[in-house]
Amino acid sequence: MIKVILIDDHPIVMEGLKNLLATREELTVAGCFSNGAAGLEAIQTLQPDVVLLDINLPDINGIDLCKQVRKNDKDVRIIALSVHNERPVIKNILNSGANGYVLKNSVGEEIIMAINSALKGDTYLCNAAREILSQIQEGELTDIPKITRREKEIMGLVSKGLTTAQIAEQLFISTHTVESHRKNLIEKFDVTTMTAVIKLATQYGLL
Amino acid sequence: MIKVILIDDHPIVMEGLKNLLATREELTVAGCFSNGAAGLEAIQTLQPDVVLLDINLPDINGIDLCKQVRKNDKDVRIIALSVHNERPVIKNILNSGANGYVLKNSVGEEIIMAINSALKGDTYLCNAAREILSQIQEGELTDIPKITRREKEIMGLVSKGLTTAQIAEQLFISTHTVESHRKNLIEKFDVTTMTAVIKLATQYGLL
DNA sequence: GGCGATATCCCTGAAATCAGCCATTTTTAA
DNA sequence: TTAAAAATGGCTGATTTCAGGGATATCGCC
Repeated sequence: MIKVILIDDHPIVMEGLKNLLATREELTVAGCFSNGAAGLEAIQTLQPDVVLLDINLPDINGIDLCKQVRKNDKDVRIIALSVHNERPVIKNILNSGANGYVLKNSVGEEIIMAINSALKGDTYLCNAAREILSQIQEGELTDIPKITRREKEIMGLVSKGLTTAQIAEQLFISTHTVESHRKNLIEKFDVTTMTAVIKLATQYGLL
Repeated sequence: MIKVILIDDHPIVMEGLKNLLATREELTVAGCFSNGAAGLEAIQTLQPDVVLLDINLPDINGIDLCKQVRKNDKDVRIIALSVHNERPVIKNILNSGANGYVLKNSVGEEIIMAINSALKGDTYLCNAAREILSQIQEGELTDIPKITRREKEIMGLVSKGLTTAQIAEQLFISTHTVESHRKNLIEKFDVTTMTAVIKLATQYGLL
């Protein structure tokens, strides 16, 4: 019997997943959790074989959750469920310890296949995700850049329309420092304006 | 017997919804559609009493779809399902002809209640949505501003990091015209920079 | 056919951003 | 504990955006 736990904050989706897994005799749902904190704890206590993890949770970012899990547990198989069809997001999640990536608009069978692949030690991608990763989009990021705490803070304030001077004042730092962060962000995202940075960060769910 | 049709591009969600509605004898699912075009057609041909409509569809924007439906059909009850918890988005959908708004993280019962309310002629909001609409956030938009085609185009190019001059060149118009559009956008969104415009537009799913 | 919305174009000056460099201190993690 | 990463601060000059005014043309819908 393969122990699966579900982490998703949408009751309707949870219902659909439970239904789907119920069609498979070899799978048993050991627990359902609607937020990251509860899910993280459950992974440690319940020791499931597989986790179906919604990437967009209310409390914790899915990518960070994957990393958290992987710190202690190298064995549990994580299947990421997400609506994000952007390559950098997909790659980032896979690099964070997930053993599979299934877009939410996939059919149920893809989830079953992802579970089976993961248990065999393979990484499963749903058709659409595989397609996205295969096509080389020029001028697009390969990965989500690593953003520091301060940089994220700066992004947030810039996105609200604050100027460099206003941000410096609010954070009690020099305008030069703020400019330095801006420049690093522009470089990390490989664009030429902060506007483009904010667009990508918002799209990727970093803000 | 109340005829319901479902429009959602996530098979798992569809499954959960079907399950939910099956628990109610007075409700019958007359059809399931995974995109806006098919759904729109079905509303005209099947003449359902209620439509459960996912706002984020691959082909058509949910708001536009509501408006489309309302052009011909004043009677059908539309329950909008969405992950958007931003007030302007919620208000906009309600103003576009929806008879109810249920966030995707709501429990199933809220959908049932939404259907019942809508059939009685009331507009139902899930608890979370009601909460969001009630709290007056200062400095936040009340509604999503009306954006013209050209303005949307400008937003797209600005968000990619193009300068006014580059945009003007690409669209074969004067830089003055581009600046004019920028200014109008900044005013419409009630902010001071295009960066803030792009943040909101991305967040609201306008790009 | 006409009205309203949309798109177009123009000017000036102040303010802000970006590109190009660099250097030091403080955290954080191995 | 020590090396790497992050945060801090600095300068100059060119480029770009923003705020404040306008005006005219064109498109779509009733």
